[in-house]
Amino acid sequence: MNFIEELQWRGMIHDMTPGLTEQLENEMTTAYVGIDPTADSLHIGHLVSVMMLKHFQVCGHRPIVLIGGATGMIGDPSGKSKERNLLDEQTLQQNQESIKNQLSKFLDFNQNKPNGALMVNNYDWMKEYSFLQFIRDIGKHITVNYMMAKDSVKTRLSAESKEGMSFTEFSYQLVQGTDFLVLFQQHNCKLQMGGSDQWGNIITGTELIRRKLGHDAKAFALTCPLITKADGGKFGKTEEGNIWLDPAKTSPYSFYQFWLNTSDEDAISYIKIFTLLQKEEIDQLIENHRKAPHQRELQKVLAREITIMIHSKEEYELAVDASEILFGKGTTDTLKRLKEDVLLNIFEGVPQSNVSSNDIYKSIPIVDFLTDFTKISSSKREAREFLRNGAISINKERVGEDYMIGENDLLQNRYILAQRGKKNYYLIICDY
RNA sequence: GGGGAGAUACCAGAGUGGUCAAAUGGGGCAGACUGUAAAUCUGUUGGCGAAGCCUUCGGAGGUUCGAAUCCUCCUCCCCCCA
Repeated sequence: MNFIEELQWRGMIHDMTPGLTEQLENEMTTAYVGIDPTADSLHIGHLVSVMMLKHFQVCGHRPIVLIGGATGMIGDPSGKSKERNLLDEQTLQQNQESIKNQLSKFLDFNQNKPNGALMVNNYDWMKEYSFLQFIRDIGKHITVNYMMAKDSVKTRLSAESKEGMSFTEFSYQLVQGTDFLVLFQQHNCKLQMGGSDQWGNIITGTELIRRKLGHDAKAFALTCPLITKADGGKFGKTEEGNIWLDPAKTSPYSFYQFWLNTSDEDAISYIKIFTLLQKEEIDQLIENHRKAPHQRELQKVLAREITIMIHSKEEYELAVDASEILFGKGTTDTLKRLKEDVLLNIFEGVPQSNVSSNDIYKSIPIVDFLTDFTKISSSKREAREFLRNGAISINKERVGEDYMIGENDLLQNRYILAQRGKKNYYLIICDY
């Protein structure tokens, strides 16, 4: 199966420029996607682009990851991203390194192979670019009329928009177009991929290449649909914020839980996008899923595949064990029987806090326990509200407003498992 | 430079001297139902306490017994004209 067919059945193609299929058949092609180095870790919002590159490389082509050191400090006018701050060079460097590290789980950066992946940073060529040089080299070739026709710009200029647009944001497409031009010239990179919101920016790039280098210079665009949720919410966000690939930022347990909680509808599209499972297997899974959605087989496979891919088999198994205990038929009794190392392993991913043994032996009113001693609730008023609603459990047993935390609540003489609602767990460790 | 319209809680948005910790909607959180779903229904959504009190309506002053609301200055944002 070739690259386009592969993406096609996975539902990962939103739009592409004509002639791309032929181009990919004719020669090994180089393509890039851009990633903003705003943090030292990727989050799952980046995953689609990365998977596109993965498939691209698997199909024998050469992927480039462009770190948007320069573009990342501008932000495009689509409005979802605010104009950003300049990152200092050192931070940029560090972020780039950690990101590359994460990417090597997906992409083969071995330069000895003809299609070994490459990482570049547009800051490297943009930082020296003088303004005058830029408007002469680049600005000359693209008319303002052309730039204003882009949706992202049009919306911001329309009467309904309450926000004006700075010149900086307006120029964004030129800066991104320049990237494409540079990569085209330096690395023979003929394709830019990205989310469908990037279509306009990518096309400015192909246009710039054509106008500047002539009709023989042919560059292509391919976009994938933006990942959505059936309920209209934002993909990849939780209460705590982003789902990161870095286990220090999002524990493998939380990571696993995130995918496991995918809705029935979303799971069908996600399994195609985020796993490398083959078509036959996925078709089978989806069919079973439709027959018996309550088994949540699809969600389980989805969570398994991605957790193993990002973390490891071991981490995955621990996450399953933990989920089993927390959400299975686990009772206070099974909890009490857990050995200390098992308990600690399982709860590695849940938020922890420490309380001194003195306080425990003196007994702590539950309201204070929830607010002052742990961060389970942010105020006493809220704590009472939770308790009144029956949202709080200690060691799997629901407690009320008058409950006192004491030594009897300690598991293994050291631990307390607190729970807010069904899904939020906290481990409290008693210090001696 | 001129004219106009604004800035209210997480967001949108009402409120134009006391009854306002501030309508309504969305979002969030929780409960019931369930499959750790979806939909639905219910509760809740500034802080501390038992009543009550304390801090909030862009910022700083002022008028008043009393201000989100009136006045002055400042900051920011949008639209139109030059």
